[in-house]
Amino acid sequence: MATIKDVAKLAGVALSTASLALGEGGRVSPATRQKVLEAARELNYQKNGFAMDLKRSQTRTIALILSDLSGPYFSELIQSVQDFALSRGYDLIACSSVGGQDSTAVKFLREKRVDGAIVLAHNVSNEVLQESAREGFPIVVLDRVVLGDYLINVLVDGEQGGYEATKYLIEQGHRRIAYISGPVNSYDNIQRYSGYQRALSEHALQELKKWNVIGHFTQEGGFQATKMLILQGDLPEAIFYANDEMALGGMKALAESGIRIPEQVSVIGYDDIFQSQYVQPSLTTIRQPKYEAGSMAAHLLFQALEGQFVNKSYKFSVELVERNSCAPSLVRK
Amino acid sequence: MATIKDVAKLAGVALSTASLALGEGGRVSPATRQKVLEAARELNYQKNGFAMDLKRSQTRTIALILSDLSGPYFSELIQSVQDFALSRGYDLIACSSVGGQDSTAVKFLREKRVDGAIVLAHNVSNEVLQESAREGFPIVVLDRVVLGDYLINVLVDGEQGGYEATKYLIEQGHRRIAYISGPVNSYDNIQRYSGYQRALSEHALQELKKWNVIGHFTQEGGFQATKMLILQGDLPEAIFYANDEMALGGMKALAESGIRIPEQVSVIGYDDIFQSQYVQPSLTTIRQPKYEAGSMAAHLLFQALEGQFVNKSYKFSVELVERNSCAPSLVRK
DNA sequence: CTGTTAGCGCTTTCAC
DNA sequence: GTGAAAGCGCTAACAG
Repeated sequence: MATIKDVAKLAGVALSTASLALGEGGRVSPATRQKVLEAARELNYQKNGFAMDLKRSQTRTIALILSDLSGPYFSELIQSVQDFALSRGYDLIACSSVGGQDSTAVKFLREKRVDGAIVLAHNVSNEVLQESAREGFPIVVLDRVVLGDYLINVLVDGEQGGYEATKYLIEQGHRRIAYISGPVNSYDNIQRYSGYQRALSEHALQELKKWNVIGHFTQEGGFQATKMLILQGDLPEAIFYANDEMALGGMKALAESGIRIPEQVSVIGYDDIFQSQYVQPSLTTIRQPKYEAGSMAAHLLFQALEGQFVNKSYKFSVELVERNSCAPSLVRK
Repeated sequence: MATIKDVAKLAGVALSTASLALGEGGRVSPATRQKVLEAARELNYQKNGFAMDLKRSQTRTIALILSDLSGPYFSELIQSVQDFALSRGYDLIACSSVGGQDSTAVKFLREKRVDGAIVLAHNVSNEVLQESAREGFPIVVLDRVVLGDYLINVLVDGEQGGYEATKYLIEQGHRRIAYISGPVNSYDNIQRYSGYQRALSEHALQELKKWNVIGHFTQEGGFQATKMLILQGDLPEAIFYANDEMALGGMKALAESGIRIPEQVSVIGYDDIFQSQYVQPSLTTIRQPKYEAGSMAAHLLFQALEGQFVNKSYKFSVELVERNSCAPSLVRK
C-alpha cells in the first residue's frame, strides 16, 4: 500500500512537503501541491488513519455504545447523537457491547480508540467505565449512576415513570395489576419496578408474586410471560409491561387467546417506541425523552471534550401518553 | 496519560518486557509479569489502540456501513453480521453514511480504519468504493453491483420481488394497482419498480402515472403519498408499497380516512420488517433474506480477508409472505 | 527470560 | 516555500 513516502518520492519532494500539500491549510506553492496531488492520485494513495490519530492523539470521533445495535428503542437516540456530533464536525461510530467485557465496546473504551463515548449498555460494568474515563476521555452514561471524574450521568426518572403508569391504572379503577419485568438486575427495570411498588402501596394494594413475571425486555419474552399469565387462569385486570417491546409481544399473546384489549384487560407499556402508535389498539405508554436525552448527552460530552465545566448529573422526567390500550375497570366485584 | 514506557519504568523492566507481559502468550517469568501488571494497575495504564493498530497494521475490526443507523430494516442485518464477526474474533463497528462524501463512513473507508467493510448505503458512491477496496481491504456491497478487485457483491433479487408482489395482486383479480415508490434513483427502488412494470405488462395492464407516487422509503413519506392518492378521489384496488415502512405509514393514512384494508383496498409491502406482522391487519409482503444476506456478506468478507478465493457476486431470491392485508377483488365492473 | 533496537505512517517544529 | 529530523505508543525481531 502506498504511503506518503511513496507519494513524496514520486513527486520529487520531501516527505514533510507532501504531508503539507495533502493537508488543508499548508503553506506550499500551488505548483508543488499540484505535483503531490497528481502523484497521490497516480499511486491511489490513501492516508492511514491510525498513523494520523496516533500523531495527533485525537480522532474527532465519538462512540455510542449500546447493548444491542439493533433494538428499536435506540433509533431515536442514535439519531439525536448523530445530528449533534455531525454538527460539531465529529464522527460517530456505534459499537455493541454484546460479549460483555470482551466486546468491541469495551475494547474501544479501554484502548481510547475514540475521543469520548456515550454509553447505554447495561452489560458494561461500572469498573470499566470508571477506569476508562479520564482527562481527555469523558464518558456520558445514560442508564445508571456511575460516579467518577470525567463521568457524566444523564438519567431518565424511571421510578417516576413506573409510578405514573401504575397510578394511571389504579385511577382507572384497576386493583389487580400485573408487572411484566425486564431483567431483574437491570437498572431500568429496578427503577420502574420500584415505582410500581410505590404506587401500589400508596393505594394500599397488595402485590402478588404470581403476577410478576420476567419478560427480559424482549418481544418474545413478553409473549411468553403473557402466555404464562393466561395459563395461570386468573387474569389480572391490567398489565404493566416494563417496556413496549414486551407489551407488543404480550398483546399478540392476548390476541391469540381471544382476550380483548382494553375491554378484558388494560395494557400499558413503557418507552413509547415508534411502533406503539401503530399496533391495534394503539398502546398507552410512558414516553421517554429519548431524543432529548441523546441531545443532552452529546451536548455534555462535547462540553467536557472542550474542557468546559459540566454538571455531573442530569435527570429527565417522563410523561404518560394516553392511547387506546387501557380502559376504566368495570366494577366486577 | 500513562504509556507502556511508564509502566516499564515503574516495574523496573525494559519496555519490551512490559509489552510482552501485558500481551497474551508472552514468555515472561510469572514474577516479572506480576510486577508489570501491578505497575500497570497502579498507573491505571490502558493500551493505546492506534499505536497497536499502526504497528500491527491490522485492527481485527470490520465496519458495517449503513445509510442510516436507525432504520428498522437494518436490525436483522446488523445482528447477523455481528454474530458472525464475533464468532471469528473480530470486532464490528457501525458507521453511518449520513453526510455523503464527508461522512464518517467514507472516512473510515478511505483511511482504512478497519480491516474490511460491508456496505449498504446508497449514498456512498461507486468511486469511493472502488478506490478504497484493495489488497487487504475487501469490501462487500449489499445494495448494488459495483465491479472491481476486492469488491464483492451480495444481492437480493429486487426485480423478482417486485414482479411477485405485483403478480400476486393481479392474480387476486386486481387491475388497478398503484406503486408507491422509494427514491427514484435508489437501486432497490429501480429493481422493484421494474418488476412491477414487467408484471403489469405481462398481463397487458396499463401503468397509470397518477398511481405512481414517491414515498421516499419512509413511514412519513408513505403516509403522505397515500394521502395524495386518497385526495385524488380515484382509489386503486391495490397498492404496492416499495417497502414496509411506507406501507405502515400508508395503512395509517388509509385508516384515518376510514378506508378498510383489505376490503376496500389491498396493500402489499416489501422487506418484511419486524413490525409487519404486528400491524392490523398484518401486512402481506415480500420477505428479504436479510439475516441470510448479512451472514453471507460476513462470510465472504472473512474469506477475502483470509486471502481465499471468493466469487464476486451472489444473488438471493425472495419470497412472498401472505398475511391479511390483501383480499381478492370483488368484480366491480 | 529479558533488554536493545528498529520501525509502523504520519504530523510538526525548526532550520535553511 | 521546502526539507531534515524527531517522535506519537506500540510490537517484534534479534541479541544477550
